[in-house]
This record gives sequence, structure tokens and C-alpha cells, in this order.
Amino acid sequence: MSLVKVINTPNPSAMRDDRRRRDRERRLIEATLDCIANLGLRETTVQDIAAAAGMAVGSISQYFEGKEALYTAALDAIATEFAARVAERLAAAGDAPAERLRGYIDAYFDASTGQRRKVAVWFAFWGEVRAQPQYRSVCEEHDRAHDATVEALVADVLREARRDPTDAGALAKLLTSSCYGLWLELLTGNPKPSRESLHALAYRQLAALFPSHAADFAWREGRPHA
Amino acid sequence: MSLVKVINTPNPSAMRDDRRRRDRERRLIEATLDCIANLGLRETTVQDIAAAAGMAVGSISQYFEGKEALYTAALDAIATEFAARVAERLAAAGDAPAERLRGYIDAYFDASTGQRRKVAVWFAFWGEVRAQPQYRSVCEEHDRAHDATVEALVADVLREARRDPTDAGALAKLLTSSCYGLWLELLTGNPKPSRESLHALAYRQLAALFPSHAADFAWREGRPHA
DNA sequence: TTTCAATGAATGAACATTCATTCATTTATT
DNA sequence: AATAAATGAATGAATGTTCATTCATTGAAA
Repeated sequence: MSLVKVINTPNPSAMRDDRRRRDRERRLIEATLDCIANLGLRETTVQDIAAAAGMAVGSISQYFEGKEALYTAALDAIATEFAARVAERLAAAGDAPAERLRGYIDAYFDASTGQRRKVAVWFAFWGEVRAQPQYRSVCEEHDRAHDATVEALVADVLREARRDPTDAGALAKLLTSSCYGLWLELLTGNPKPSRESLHALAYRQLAALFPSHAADFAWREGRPHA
Repeated sequence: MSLVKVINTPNPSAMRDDRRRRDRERRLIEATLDCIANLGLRETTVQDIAAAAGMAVGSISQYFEGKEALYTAALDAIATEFAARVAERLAAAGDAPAERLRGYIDAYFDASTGQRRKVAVWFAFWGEVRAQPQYRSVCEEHDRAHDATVEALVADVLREARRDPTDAGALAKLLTSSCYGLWLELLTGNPKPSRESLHALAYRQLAALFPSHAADFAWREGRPHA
């Protein structure tokens, strides 16, 4: 009785507590992303994370089961953010298949999603994805939805071009693969390429895969629109 | 004097020792590659490496300055092997630009170079390349030569197609990027793609980037030739 | 309204574990 | 027999985790 009452009553202090809790969780995750990007998964210590978050080491266990759980949460966070960014772009795009596909690509080279810091984290986790099943699960979970989305976008463009929509799977793989490969350039490229230059290359990839829509994928200064 | 003498005189026992030394170094490097592929850079211990090599932990310090030096040697080993494989393919190819470019791509999906084990190692190091300058150096060193090679190959194909050879840099980046992205599929793909299927996709990428030579890049069962 | 007791979040020093390195001993080679 | 190489147990530095203590916040009592 009283338990149910407590749960159902959204008393202000409980809400404040909840908010505070979320904030601190978020701070820890952001700190973790910073550390992974700068030090790598291997050299990052809980002391580093705590310092970056401006918290005490002990506080970590208040919010996460341990360092590994925090790592997994960080991976999930960037994967979730990426998915959200894609959804955002698609929502902002019109109905034209080519425009929608362009929006999808824009998500990769977004000021937030495409920053070196984030990309470094992706590669840090990919570097251990074979060895660590928990990272594998997170990736596979997100990939499932992601792959379906891209394939549908590609299929629409193919249909518009009166090409075989059966090809969508293969072309979608080529498209995402080249984006990930371009991301790698952010980490190893010498001299360091700008995010913009990679974004432009991704557009060239689009034009190469869908020559009939090449005009839609022409790079113009000032892209992306957001 | 005597030092020079020793170096110059190839007495049999010294040669045997040298050979033995190389063999054991190689065994340690192979063991390291196995461990990195299976356990990741983080979880691999020197005990794991020693066990995999069938040696004692103490022996490692006989051959390498420490674990990090062994790691760096392992990275250098796969980079060197990859370069050798490319050179091999180019030597085996004829003079036709498209055939040479095809040979270059074949090197990525080679039975040795393209095996999951090797690719996992690449990604393990890329995951730390921003954090570890010594890995960065090795990568940059090899990349320099590699990038020049690809660009030249691409430029030749462009010239043959009477297209602007100035584009070679951009197209070369798109080509290598998509190969690395396809490699990633080997690690995260679900269901696991075969090396062959990725090889075929790489050929599609070639055909997309160089439509005038599409016939040269058609995938046929039985490829690669080696 | 003011005071006081109760709560639990935050902290960081202490602890236990893991692991790279070292080196005295053993084994093989000349 | 002398020399060099290989070994692996011992060592201690590094680091993730734990938990007793502190302290701000909240709600009851005066």
C-alpha cells in the first residue's frame, strides 16, 4: 500500500533526486568518453575517469557496477546518440529518396557524431569487439536496426533509378563501409583530414554508387544544411 | 677489428644461432598476434604470449625490450606483411592498369592478409592509435608508401579512362576506406560474412568508382587467381 | 520559526588482485 | 669444463574495488 503510494506520488524531492542521479551518470559517461578518446581503453583508469568527471572514485560504484559496466554504458551511449542523429536527419529530410539518403550520410559527419573524439571511441571498442562479448552484444543490437534502415533508404533510391532493388543490401554495405573507413582517416590520416573533406568524399561515394542521382549528391560549400 | 671480423666472418655456428634467434622472435610475434586477436590488447598478458609461443615468460625479455616493444613489433609485422603482399600482387599482375588495381585489392582479401585474425589485430591497434604514439609512428611510416602506391595505380586507370588524374587522391582514399570498412564487417558482421563475399563487394566498389572499366572488375567465381 | 535527529550520497584511504619484470637456477651447447 | 641460453618463481608497482567516515539535506519536534 504505502509502497505503491510512494512510487506513484511524484513528490518533488524524489524527482530532483532522480534528475541529479541522471546528471551524475551522464557526467561519468562523458568523462569516460573523454578518457577513452585520449588514453584508450587500456590506459584509462577509474581515477582518470573520476578526475575527469570531478567526482570521487568511490562514486563510480554508486552509479555503475564497475569499470566494465561503465565502459559498456559509454559504448551504448555513443551508439544510441548515433541512432538518434540518424533519426533526426531523416525526420528533417523530405520525401525524396536521394535527399533522405544524403541526410543519413550527413549523420556520420555531423559536428557531434563525426568529431574525432567520438570516432576514436568507436574504434577503441571495435578493437576489442572480438575479444569482449559484451561489446559485441551492444554493437549487434544497434546494427540490426541500423542495417535495416540503410537498406530501405538505398532500396528507395534504386527503385527511383529503376534499378534492381535486390541490390540494396550490397550497396548499403558498401556505403556504410566507406563511411567507417573514412572515419578511420580521422584517426590515422596524415596530414589530419578535416571532417568536411571526409564528408565531401562520402558524397562522392554516393555519386559513384548512384550515378543517376549524382546531381543530388554533388558537394557544395556550406553543406551540411544543419 | 675483431668486431668487424665477427660480423664479416659467416662462421656456421653463428649463422645457426642467428637463424635460431630469428625463429624464436618470429614465434613470439606469431603468438602475440594470436593473443591480440583472441584476447585483445588489454587482456593479453605476457604469460598468455609465452604459453602460446611454447616458451617461458623470461624468454621474452631475451628478444624484446618488454611487452610494449613486442606489441610494436607485432604491428610492424602485419604492416610489413601487408606491404609485401601488395608488392607480390603487383609483381604478378601484367601492365594493364585495371589488372594492377585489381591485384592491389586482392591483397586485402587474401587468405593470409584478409583472415579474421589479422584484421582483428589491425583494429586492435587502430583502437589505440590516437593514444599510443609508437603505434601511430608505425602506421604513418607504412601509410606513406602505401598511399603513394594506390594513388599511382588509380591515376593510371584514370588516364586510361581519359578522366582527370588529379582526382586520383580522392578516389584512392575512397577505395582504401571502403576496404577497411569491409574489413570491419569481418569483426562485427552478423551473420559473419565470408572473406569471399567481402572481396566481391570490393570489386563492386572498383566498378562503381571506375565505370568505364567495370568489365575488368566483374566478380567471377574462382577469383582471386592465387 | 527554530532546533535537532535521521538519512543516504559522496568520499578517498586501505585492501586485494593482477601482471610485467627480474634474476638465481637449471639446461643445453661448444 | 666453460659459456651461453632458457626458465619460471619471486617481486613489487599499478589499479579496480570496498567500506567506514563525513556531511549536506530533509522532515519532525519544540
